[in-house]
Amino acid sequence: MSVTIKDVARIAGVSPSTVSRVLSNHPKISPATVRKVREAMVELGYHPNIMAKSLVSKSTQTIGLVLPRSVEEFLNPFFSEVMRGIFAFANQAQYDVLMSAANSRQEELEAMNRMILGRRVDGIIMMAPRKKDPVIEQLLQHDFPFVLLGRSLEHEDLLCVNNDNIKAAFDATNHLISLGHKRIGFVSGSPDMVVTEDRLEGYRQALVGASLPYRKDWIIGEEMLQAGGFHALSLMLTQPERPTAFVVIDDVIAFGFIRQLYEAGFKVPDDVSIVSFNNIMLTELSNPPISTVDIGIYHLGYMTAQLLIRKISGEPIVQNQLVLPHRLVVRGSSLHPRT
Amino acid sequence: MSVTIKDVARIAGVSPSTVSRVLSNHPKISPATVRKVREAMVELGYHPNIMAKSLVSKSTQTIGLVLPRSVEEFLNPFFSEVMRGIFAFANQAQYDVLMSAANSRQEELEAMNRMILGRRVDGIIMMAPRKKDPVIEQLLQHDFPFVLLGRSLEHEDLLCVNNDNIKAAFDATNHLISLGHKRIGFVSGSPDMVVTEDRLEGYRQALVGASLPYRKDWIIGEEMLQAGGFHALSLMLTQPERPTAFVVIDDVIAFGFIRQLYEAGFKVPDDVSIVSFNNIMLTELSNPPISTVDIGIYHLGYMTAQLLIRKISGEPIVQNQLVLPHRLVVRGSSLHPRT
DNA sequence: ATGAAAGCGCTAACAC
DNA sequence: GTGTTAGCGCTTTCAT
Repeated sequence: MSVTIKDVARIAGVSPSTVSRVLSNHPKISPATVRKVREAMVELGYHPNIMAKSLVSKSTQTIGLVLPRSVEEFLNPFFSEVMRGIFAFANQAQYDVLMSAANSRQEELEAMNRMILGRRVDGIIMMAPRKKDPVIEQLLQHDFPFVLLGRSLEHEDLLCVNNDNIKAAFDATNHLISLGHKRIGFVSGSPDMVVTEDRLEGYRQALVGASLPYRKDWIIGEEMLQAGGFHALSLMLTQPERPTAFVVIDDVIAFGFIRQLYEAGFKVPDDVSIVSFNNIMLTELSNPPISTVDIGIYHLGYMTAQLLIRKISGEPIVQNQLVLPHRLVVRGSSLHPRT
Repeated sequence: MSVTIKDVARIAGVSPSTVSRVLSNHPKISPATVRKVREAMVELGYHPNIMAKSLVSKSTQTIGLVLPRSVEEFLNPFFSEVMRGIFAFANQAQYDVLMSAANSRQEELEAMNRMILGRRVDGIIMMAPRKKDPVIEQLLQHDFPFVLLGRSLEHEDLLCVNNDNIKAAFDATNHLISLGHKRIGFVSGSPDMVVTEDRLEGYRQALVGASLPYRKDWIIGEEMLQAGGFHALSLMLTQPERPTAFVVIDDVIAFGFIRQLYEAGFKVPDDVSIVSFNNIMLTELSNPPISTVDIGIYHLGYMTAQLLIRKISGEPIVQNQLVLPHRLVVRGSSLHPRT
């Protein structure tokens, strides 16, 4: 049998409500009583039952995380790093994190409903939003506290924490331009993710700004990175008018891309320059080290948790949309074009 | 206001207890009533309140994950992959996962106590156990259901899921031996982790078995991989009697090590061969691709969750210690020694 | 097959 | 300051 507030009350010679008050640091309670109760709690090894507590207080001290759906996203170190940031803040604020994975859109919505309607969490962090994301619509419909890690194209007024991905891609592309590259390609990710759209746009703006060609056939989609697309890739790169540099949507994709280039006989950075995004740990250790835009992943997670917990606790929120700074980190994968 | 079992009861024209029975698929309840109740639930958009449910039933349908402490562990893709496996099973069994991070041993124990004594979880998965791990002692003391991902040196009878890491390291080392390497070093990880000890032992056994030298000064510790240890490393490698190959404790460490070798003027695999452990996704994409022992990380997580949930539900457990198979994956980082 | 009633462990008026 | 009381939403005897 587990020890309850009643047991403590009996040992301390007070009523259960007094124990409860001690627990929540109620102001007007005599120091002597506090001491007695505290002693009884230690003596019995008392720990509050969170379920009972949240049943009445309607707060769970827990935030929910809607996990990325695809294997690729889940395994991306970006995800771990952002989680580290989320946990860092949540933990410090005495919040736990409830996670529940899903293999399909349907399962995802169901898991979210379990969290929300089962009142298991006080708020939700939603990662990697897509265009017209049904999860967001659902959240909105329930009028449930949530924060976006990223941004929504459809709803501009939501709470969210994000980078200026357009500017980030603009900077990355300009880095290649300043090195002297004239023909610059783009390696894309999932086309229905908002971040993909934003980075593609920044890339486009930089090219247009420098009066350089923006060619659809230099934009490599996900599918082309699979085994089947290999042929198309090497075809493109053997043309005289091939790109001499690429902006790559993400560090992990960059890894794979560099590998493919290598197998097709192109070396980085000698034949092709690469700059990507995120600055995950391994970019520094790879060979060559990858030039990338550091978007402060950890900080992103930290601020997202902070914003959500502020919202939950009803604290005033100064700014609904947080845009965190980014910083280009130049490493060995980008060089001036070979003359 | 949220819709409760009472509301459903009123609409369906039955008593709350009947609704509860429908919810838990009680056998003796008339099909007609079931239908009425189900309809009312849909009409009102009813979802059970898990807090209330678990307050009385004493089960939370949630498993707890004790997160790795250090940044390095947390960011290791091993961790994400094992989580994928855990979620895959947990989710399918209708369990959620509660996580709570910690920055120190002390915080870690506190977080665990909150989970256990606050009755927030039904069981716990404990990862990456150390020698004489206080977390294990704590768990044991509370007599709380838990499964180890790894093994305990002190308690051989605990529920755990693991690889045969001694054999895995034995195989990895023998691979290098069969390539013709005579001088083989070892790059170690945290010395107080059980897995480090096991892999070091397998490495030793292979060397001894082949009558090759096992030299303490060829065993590179964590500290030597930091910036400060760089000098010692290059010193070792410029000796005539330098190792021509290394067994590396972990893929991520291997990445860093290869990078350091490169900066010291040694190429992999031309000058130094490398074989490591885990087979995380990026080993295949790295340059060169890394030879590594696949330990079935996802499966490891999956089986751990399965074992724990079996334990929780009181199902009979055939085997307390599960040892999952491993498989050497030979890639470009290991080659015969240069003559 | 169904309802009434008690209670899980806790909090929060409301008294005094 | 502290005790009394009434629930939070659910399950589970015990009746009928």
